[in-house]
Amino acid sequence: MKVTIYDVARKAGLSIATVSRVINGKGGVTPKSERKIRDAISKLGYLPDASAQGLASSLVNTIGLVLQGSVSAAYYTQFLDGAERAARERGFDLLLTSTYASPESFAKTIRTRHKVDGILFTSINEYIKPLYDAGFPLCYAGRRLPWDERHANVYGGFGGYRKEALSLLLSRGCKKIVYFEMIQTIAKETSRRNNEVIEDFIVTNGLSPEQVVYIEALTSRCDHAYGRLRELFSSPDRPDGIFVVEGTIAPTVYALLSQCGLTVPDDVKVVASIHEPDSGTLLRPALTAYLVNANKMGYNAAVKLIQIVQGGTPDDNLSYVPYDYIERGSV
Amino acid sequence: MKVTIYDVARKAGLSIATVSRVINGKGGVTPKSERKIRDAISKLGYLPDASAQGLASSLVNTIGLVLQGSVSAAYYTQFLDGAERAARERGFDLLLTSTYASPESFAKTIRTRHKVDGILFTSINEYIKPLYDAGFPLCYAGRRLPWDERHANVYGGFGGYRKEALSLLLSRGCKKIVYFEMIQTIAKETSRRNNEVIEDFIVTNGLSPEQVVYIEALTSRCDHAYGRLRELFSSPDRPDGIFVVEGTIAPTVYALLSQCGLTVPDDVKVVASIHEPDSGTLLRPALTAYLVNANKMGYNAAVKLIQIVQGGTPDDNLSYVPYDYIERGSV
DNA sequence: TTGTATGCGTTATCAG
DNA sequence: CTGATAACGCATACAA
Repeated sequence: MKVTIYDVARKAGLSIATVSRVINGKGGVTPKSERKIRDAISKLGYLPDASAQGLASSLVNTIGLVLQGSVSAAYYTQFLDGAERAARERGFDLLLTSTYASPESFAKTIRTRHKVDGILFTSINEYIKPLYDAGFPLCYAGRRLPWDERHANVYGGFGGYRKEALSLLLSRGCKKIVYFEMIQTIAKETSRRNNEVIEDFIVTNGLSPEQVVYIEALTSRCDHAYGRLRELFSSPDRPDGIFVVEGTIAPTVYALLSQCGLTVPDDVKVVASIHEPDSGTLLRPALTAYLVNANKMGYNAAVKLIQIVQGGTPDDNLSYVPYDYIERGSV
Repeated sequence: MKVTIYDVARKAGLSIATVSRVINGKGGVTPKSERKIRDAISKLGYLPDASAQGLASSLVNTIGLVLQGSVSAAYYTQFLDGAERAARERGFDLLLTSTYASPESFAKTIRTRHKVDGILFTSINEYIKPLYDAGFPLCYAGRRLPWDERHANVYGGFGGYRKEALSLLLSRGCKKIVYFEMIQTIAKETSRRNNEVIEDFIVTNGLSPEQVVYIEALTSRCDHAYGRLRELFSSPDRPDGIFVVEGTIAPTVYALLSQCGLTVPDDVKVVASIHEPDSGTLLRPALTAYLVNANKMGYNAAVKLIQIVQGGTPDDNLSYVPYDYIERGSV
């Protein structure tokens, strides 16, 4: 049968209150008593019941993670790994929710009370607002937000490196640039921001709109996108620079350029965003890229959120995870 | 303040027992009463407290997922997505544990009582055994196991397509074959099985050991692996076939072969394993591959596990997810 | 069909 | 420093 705190107390010859104190490290317990209790615990193989603890303490030591499908697999796994590590280090678990699922079920899950102590998310939807207003512990990881002090925000300068990448190509003499991004699921927000970045870039640098081509495609229908790319690079008015979002598709872009009879970086300069330091090192020429530390973003986000869950507002609810520019040979 | 079942009962003019019946769809409630209760629930915005439900019913509607780090990002995300969908469809949540973390922390999580109703895992470690012996609901997804009926097993014929891939290359006239696999973290078990597959293949086909070269590398130190690959394909005694585990690295392999002045499939035949139907369609020549339906594996695994959690043994605790051979142009 | 009362395993507040 | 005991919110026998 199930071993409860009563069994431990009986075996140790003490009360459940004292056992509880030992379990939670509250102190105020004789070393001798503590020893007896720890003995009993290990002898009986006692493990506290999470539901009972949750009910009594209104803290379930779990944070919810909402990952959107519009991020790359590389970003996804890295972010997840970082968040998981941070949570586990602090005795917290991670409850996963994907927005691949319907928003309704998502809302139901996150609002089921006391299933999580706080929520970490990477995309904003209508169901977040009520939680925000209610002061429920929240942490958004992605771009920078005009965020309340009660909540946390981890950002990685997405807009920053995007603009920087385009500027880089420009500074290397490119006259016509492609902004190429592959996404897993549709996210209007992403498109909108990309367009914003591009427009801003055009205006700032006094370019004409035709000088920057934006191609966004779902991974599930990538044929079309690559077809368009091939067409573009085969035309007489072909681009001479390309910014690839997510370096894992860079090899394919290289292959495609090669098929068009173009060489990197002489004919076309390539720059990408990556999520692992080594990504793209094996291409020839090696890929010049902006490294987004997704792992660290996940880690920091979980840390901040747990700080809020545990002790009110952290010293700083904002966390910037810098990206690195790694110059190799493709620009 | 928190809305409880008492508030609902009071507002509906009925008892908490009746409210509970409605919530859990137990039946035996007048349509009129039910209507009143549903009214009260929505008016008050009542949501049951998961901890209290868990404590009273000893079912927390959550399954634990243990993903090992030695799988590719593509496999990882697909599997996760499938499992998540299946769980959510059935009102279950997913609690994530990565074994990127230390085994100790993993053990701590799974041994916390009543945090999960069952565990779904993709790698076997020492901490699983006690759970297995205790009859705790378990589901292993990966290869086929000599599994107890109380537990579930979803397998995808990993050994099958690996052997098949090698045989395919052989049947296309290859005399020397490379078995190339990139992994995220070290997994002795994987290496061992790969070696087994290879040895078996060599014996079965009466080959000499030098005819099959096994290269396994961590993604974090892929330079070495690619260096070795380049060396191999530059030698006079170069291979004429390669099996690439995880198609996302196929473009890089193509690039590497191209650098060595070799063409696919004339000089070298390439076959890979993939996790998304479209993977590799854009290479030239398009990639011939074995499609492992990771998403379906995750889905089926979660379904089986939940069946066990909910209703004892399912009709069939074994589930085979077939892989597809997709012939394109690289062999 | 509905209500009452008890138990689930903790935490936390008081007295002692 | 320790021990009763009252919550915590819900499910469920048992009564009515």
